[in-house]
Amino acid sequence: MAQNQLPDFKTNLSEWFNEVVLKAELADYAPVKGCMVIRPYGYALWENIQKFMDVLIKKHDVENAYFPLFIPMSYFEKEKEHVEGFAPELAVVTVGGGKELVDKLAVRPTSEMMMYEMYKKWFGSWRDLPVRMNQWCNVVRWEKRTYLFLRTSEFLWQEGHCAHLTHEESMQEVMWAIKMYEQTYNELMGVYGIIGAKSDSEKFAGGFKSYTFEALMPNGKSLQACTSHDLGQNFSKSIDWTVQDQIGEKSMPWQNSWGFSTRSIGGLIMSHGDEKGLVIPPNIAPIQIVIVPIPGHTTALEKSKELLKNLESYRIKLDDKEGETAGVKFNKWELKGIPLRIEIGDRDVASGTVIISRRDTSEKITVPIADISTTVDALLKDIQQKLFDKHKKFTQDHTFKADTYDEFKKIMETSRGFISAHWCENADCEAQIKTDTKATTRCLPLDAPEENGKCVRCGKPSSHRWLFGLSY
RNA sequence: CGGGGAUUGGCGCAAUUGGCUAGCGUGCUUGCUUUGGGAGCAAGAGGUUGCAGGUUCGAAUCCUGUAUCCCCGACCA
Repeated sequence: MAQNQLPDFKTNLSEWFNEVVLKAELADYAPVKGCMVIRPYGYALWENIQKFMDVLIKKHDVENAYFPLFIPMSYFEKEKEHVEGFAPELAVVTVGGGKELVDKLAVRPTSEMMMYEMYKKWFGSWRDLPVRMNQWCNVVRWEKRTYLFLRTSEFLWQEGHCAHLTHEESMQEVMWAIKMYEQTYNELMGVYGIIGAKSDSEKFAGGFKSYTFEALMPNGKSLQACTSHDLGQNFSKSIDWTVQDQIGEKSMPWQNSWGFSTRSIGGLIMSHGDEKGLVIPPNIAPIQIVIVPIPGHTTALEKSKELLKNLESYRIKLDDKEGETAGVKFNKWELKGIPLRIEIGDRDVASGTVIISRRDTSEKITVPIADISTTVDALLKDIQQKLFDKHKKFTQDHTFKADTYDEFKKIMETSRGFISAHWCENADCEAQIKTDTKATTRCLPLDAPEENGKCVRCGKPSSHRWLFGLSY
């Protein structure tokens, strides 16, 4: 009898997603609306992301620091667009220590204001630039509608905040950050996506220009998977932060900020999952290999312990829990998406082999114990590559060119996906397209070639194809 | 925030017009038998029915409020 049955992955992705997150013990609902508890297995994914990215961040000479959770409301009010953008989703502390606070405190939805006020205090010379800091922290955004991982009231992220003497330097960093994110998605998480610029209506509140990594999910919706913002001099102007430059003139620093959150785990889950549950790419998998000795087979258990030791360079677990049959264990680890499972029974020990089952294809192969290390190594690499290739192919197969509004609408009504179409870059036109089709501009891909065309809606001239899609 | 649905042992569900000690499956514990894809038998533990009020001789059931979750919208760097 099958238990742990999941809703259908293909036709009912959102229910599948909720169930798999709960059953695979990644997270659970907390008693506060929109908040979740990230359980150890889910947190281990986040830790692996941190380990991978923190190295890249530090290599770029960015230092980690920590700034307060509470931000004086007065700080927010200094940048008009910024406060307007975030006000609807702010949580505000009005009472502290039993007393009504005179100065209300916002629970940070992002730390630009807090950090830049400190930068202003600390850095007044061109010699202090560039400033490069990052913090790993939690932020709170009081969203009306929430989903596990994808949009929670509180979430974990890293936010990098840098400042430079020139716009050019700052821009190089904006691009560095978004490419560093792409590398993390591609190499660690096996997720493919498109880097591009956000339209003005979709950019960061108070920023100058935003860049995004958009990943296509199996239901044809697009996930804004992380962002990197060129803040221009907007914030340094708002807080009146200047440094003296080489000739003694006052100069406003050019700033950028970039963030990558636990939302990425939601994207990871959907990108690779299947009807049996999670499929976790080896590079990010908290457990890469699970050894399941057939219960009751005593020599197999001994051999398993030996294998565990021989393969200790991998993230590996021996499932010698008593009272579960082999089938129960197989299904449990499949739900959790462990890339490789080594099955070993007394018969295998006698023949000097084991059975290795790969999660992505369900393929089982018999491997001589002597070859196990090299085989496992090759399989893990192969799984990592195949998962990425598969997601890339899916994305490409679901990217469509639309040259007429009818074509555009038809795609949105049927397969959805990324729609590559000309747009005049007029915000009214963009809004009308959203009203008519639900599709929003996702980005102008960085590598979008110059191409003369006509806006898919209004027919006015356009020089690039933008990527449209249904936003997650 | 608007519309719809839900909330009963860990999980999934039941309980006639308001009426007996709130049941069943699964999971959990113990014992024995099993063990190569979700085992069998037996004995147990586990509930003031989301929370707060109200109506009633009597409330899981009716009323009011509230919290959380799901779906659809609006909103959402």
